[in-house]
Amino acid sequence: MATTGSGGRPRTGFVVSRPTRADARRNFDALLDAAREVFAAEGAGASLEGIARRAGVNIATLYRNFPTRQHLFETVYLDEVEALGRLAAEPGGLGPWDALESWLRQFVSYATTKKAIYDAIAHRAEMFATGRDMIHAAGRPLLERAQAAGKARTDVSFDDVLFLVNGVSGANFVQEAQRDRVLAMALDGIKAPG
Amino acid sequence: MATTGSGGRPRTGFVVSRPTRADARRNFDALLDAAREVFAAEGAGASLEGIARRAGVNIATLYRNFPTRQHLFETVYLDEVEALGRLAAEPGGLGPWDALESWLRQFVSYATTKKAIYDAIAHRAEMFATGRDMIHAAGRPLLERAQAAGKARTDVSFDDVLFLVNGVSGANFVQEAQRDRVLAMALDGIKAPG
DNA sequence: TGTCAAACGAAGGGAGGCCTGCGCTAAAGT
DNA sequence: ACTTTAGCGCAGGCCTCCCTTCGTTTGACA
Repeated sequence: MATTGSGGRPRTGFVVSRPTRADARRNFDALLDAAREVFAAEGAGASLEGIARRAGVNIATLYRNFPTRQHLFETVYLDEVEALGRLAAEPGGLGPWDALESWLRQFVSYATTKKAIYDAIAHRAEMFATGRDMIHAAGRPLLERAQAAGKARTDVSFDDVLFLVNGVSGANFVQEAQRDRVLAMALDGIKAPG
Repeated sequence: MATTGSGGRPRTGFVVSRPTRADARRNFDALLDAAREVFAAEGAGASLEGIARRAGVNIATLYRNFPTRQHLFETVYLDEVEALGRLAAEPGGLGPWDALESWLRQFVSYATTKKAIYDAIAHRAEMFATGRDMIHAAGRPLLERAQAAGKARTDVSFDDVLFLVNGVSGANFVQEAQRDRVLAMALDGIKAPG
């Protein structure tokens, strides 16, 4: 299911609008969902025909909705990032460090198996500028608050923290427990010394 | 240049032997070098014809030396791991922690841009068993020594440490300085608390 | 219910990758 | 220098993917 609800899609860059007719909207959502799964499984270079097949839709319908691979990829990506932003917007009165840790944990669990997001942040291509901004807007204040409170080391930037945690999320772990152990190490590395 | 010298290639799994005739050996090495570069740049799914082109050799010659993609990939991969093992085999009388840190830093700098190694360890496919064993043989004693000396945390396995450091090496950093900062965080996370 | 524009799928041309058969070339050994 | 044969590239069959055209279907709205 596409994570974007009935609302519009106000964006910069390639803008793709959700169709109004029922069948078209159904296919649009099916394509978005299929693309999310296939991109996650095979990376950003996956076959568009495969995505259309998985969505149960003709390749022509894919092209009608998303004129280029870029359009499709950006739409999926921004959808993902928006969902991550919503998740992060619930601090719930936690302390400086706990709020940061909680958000980073959500980031990892959400971004796991989503290699596209990983690559996106790493490559810093133009098309990801919006997504990066949204992630920064969500997480950076948390780091700065923890740093101000002396709970997080001050010799690193939010970008650095993201890289470290992102690296953890990029790995394909065999068991959940291992991800937890590795993430715990990463978090200890982010903590203020002493 | 292929890192494997004139010696044989005693291995498990898919065994590919270096040809004896001069022209064949030349092409074999050129293919191995091209494959290393192309796999590093485009991932394990890169075009074999592209590799042959880069090696200045016909696609048929590639197939003659490496009957399947697996053969080619495994040969490149094991070559890489062997080189890493050689690099790691120079402890030079360092203390428990410094020896571990030094090896991990070498691991990162060597594995950078070598996504294939990253994926290899992550996926744990059968064909990488040998490579993983070699890496473990090289690095695990260093971790255990550091743990025994109370310098490294004891609630993680060597695998965990590798995952964390490997995640760092997988990212495409903009500047070297950032890699250092991120790696420093990871290392602090591996250190024993207090 | 009827009209009509929007949306659909089938089909196909072009490009490139995978893999193989075959006749030629040139390295190795005498 | 000559013979042998391992090794070579060419060329082509098959497949998948990208992207477009075109006639048909179907949802929206009066």
